[in-house]
Amino acid sequence: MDDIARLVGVSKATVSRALQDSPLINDETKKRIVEVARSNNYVVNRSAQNLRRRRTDTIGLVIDFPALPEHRLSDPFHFELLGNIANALAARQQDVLWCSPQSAHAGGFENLLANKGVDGIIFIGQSGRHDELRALAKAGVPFVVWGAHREDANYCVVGSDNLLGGRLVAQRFRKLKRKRPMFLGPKGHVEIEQRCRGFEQEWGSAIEQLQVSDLSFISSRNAVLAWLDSGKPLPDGLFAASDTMAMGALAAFRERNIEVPKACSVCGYDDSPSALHHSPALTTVRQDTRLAGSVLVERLVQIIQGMPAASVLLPTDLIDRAT
Amino acid sequence: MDDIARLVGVSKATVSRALQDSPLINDETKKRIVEVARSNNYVVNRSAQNLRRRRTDTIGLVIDFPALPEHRLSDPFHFELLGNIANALAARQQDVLWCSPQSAHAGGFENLLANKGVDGIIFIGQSGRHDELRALAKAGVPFVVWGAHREDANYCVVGSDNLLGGRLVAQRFRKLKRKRPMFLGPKGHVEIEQRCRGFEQEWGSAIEQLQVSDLSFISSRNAVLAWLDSGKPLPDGLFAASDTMAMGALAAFRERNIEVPKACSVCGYDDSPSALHHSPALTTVRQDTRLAGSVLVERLVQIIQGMPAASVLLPTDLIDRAT
DNA sequence: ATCACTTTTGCAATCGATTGCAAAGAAGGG
DNA sequence: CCCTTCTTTGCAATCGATTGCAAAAGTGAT
Repeated sequence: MDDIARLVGVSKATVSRALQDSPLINDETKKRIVEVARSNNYVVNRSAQNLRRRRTDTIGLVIDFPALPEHRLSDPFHFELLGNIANALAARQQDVLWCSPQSAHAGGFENLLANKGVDGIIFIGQSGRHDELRALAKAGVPFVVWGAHREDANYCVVGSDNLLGGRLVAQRFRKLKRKRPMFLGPKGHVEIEQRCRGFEQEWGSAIEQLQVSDLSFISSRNAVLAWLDSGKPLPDGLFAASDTMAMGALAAFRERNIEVPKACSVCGYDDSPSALHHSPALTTVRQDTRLAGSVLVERLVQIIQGMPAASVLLPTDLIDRAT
Repeated sequence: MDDIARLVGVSKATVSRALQDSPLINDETKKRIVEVARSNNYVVNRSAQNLRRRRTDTIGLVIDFPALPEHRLSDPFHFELLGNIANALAARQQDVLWCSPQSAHAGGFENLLANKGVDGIIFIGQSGRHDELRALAKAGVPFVVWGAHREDANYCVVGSDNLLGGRLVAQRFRKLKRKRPMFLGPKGHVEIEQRCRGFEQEWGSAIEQLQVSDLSFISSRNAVLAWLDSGKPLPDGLFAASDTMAMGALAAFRERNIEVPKACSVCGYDDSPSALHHSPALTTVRQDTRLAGSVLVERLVQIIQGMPAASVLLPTDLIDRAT
């Protein structure tokens, strides 16, 4: 910047202002400076700028992506969500710093901001971290969470209406005259438990649950196979916690020649692209990842600017397809 | 840092060195400093550190993720690759700054480094940007590319052996006594063209090509349907440029009651998770995204450190499944 | 020509670390 | 006890911008 200043014959301060398009600088001068800067292909040094401004225009995205086969990223839903968040941020000229929770967590999330130099954080999923997040919020760290709403959240969470999603499925099953519904999903994910709860609320009673160990296709398939082979009574409606799991269940049904949807209706969750492409096309509960991404970003920006931001419950729809 | 220094009763320089675990500092002192720093939960300011060190320990990842339905990200392969790159970088304590090409490209990629403050760049796919990349390399910007190898690349590209992949498929089709193979894929992607070329090399002659407009499931399905309905002769072996496209083709075949693999063998590319889960399980050419991620990162680190790094051709395997 | 404003520009401090070099302190040898 | 050598520590410059405040230049009215 000093060089540019010398070249144009003004001070560094003037160059800095000109490049920021400050109204303080004469248009004539400004034009000259910008021109010289460009032709010498000069760009401001981000590190210096960040230091001085005490702001990085970068937000951190914390999402699990362990090496495990069942990691979250491998679920198309999170993938879509991620892409949409990145888009929403790009539209605001913000960059995305992708932090693995492992690395991010070194020294606790409260240090993430300073550590990584980000202005705010988006957490994908709060499972198992709720208390930490509460503390973070208390410490004044700007962040938003994609996940389930809870009474005791003192932070902004954006999530789709899992209770409603579950209810919609129950309504559909009732309309289809299903008598023995079953829920397929793992324990320990608040979002997922809410889906089940929503179903039960609408259904009017507790329903059978088939537990799986993780979110993967294969675990679901295996769990369903085990159930079928155990001789336990067949459900006539299966509500899976995600599309991936629904597809695992469908694979198991196929292997045991159980007709879908005749013998058993199957409903997934997420409306991931593969749900549409699957054969038979999967009936599912849609979550709008596009909207989710933009709402998350919008809220986070608000919070960074010191404004309060309320949590948001995004609507869900039942997408009726072949299963 | 000044505060910590005062608290411990040493100079700022000593604190800085202690926190970097410099051998210059007495162990005793070091321990004391680290302790005080932690208990006051101090963390170094990244921006300042970056400025002074002239290095950010952050690399930029440039990948298209437009809002279009056919965007790359929506292909599970890129998704997997991304996750694995992120993992490999996390293992080296490096962060990932995710740049949309749109934002990254403002002012040309040559400015990306300074602009975003990254030490190096990983480009996913070089299609249509080859010349720009050549210029970048000439300008001395440290980067690696995931993509196709070309004679005229003056930069490091890591990619799997698309020619070999194509060859493997041709060998298989020959063993299956197929007579009329067809290639399904879009124009304009060097990687994809190489797959086709590899096939033809092994096959010994040019083969029929069904062009699709993009990488999506739906375009492939539609293209195949159109072909089938046009009354043109049916191929007895279909080699699709990706698993997603193969699955589109399978959907079309199913709709027209064409038996797979009896009437027509189908082979995909990538070995994405869905290929295994698909019914019928998809025969495909496997690309090892895990390996890819770590090799990309390793090369980039080398380049950043000023060492030369040769391009790498990763092996591919044919995974024989039901189609 | 003077004065009161307004518009432009520049000075210099500041953001928060890192690091070359010099100096202080400790240890060992004669 | 002095001198050399090695280990620790501190001083102060530096990385490359941004910005409050003061000064200079320009404008117009009297």
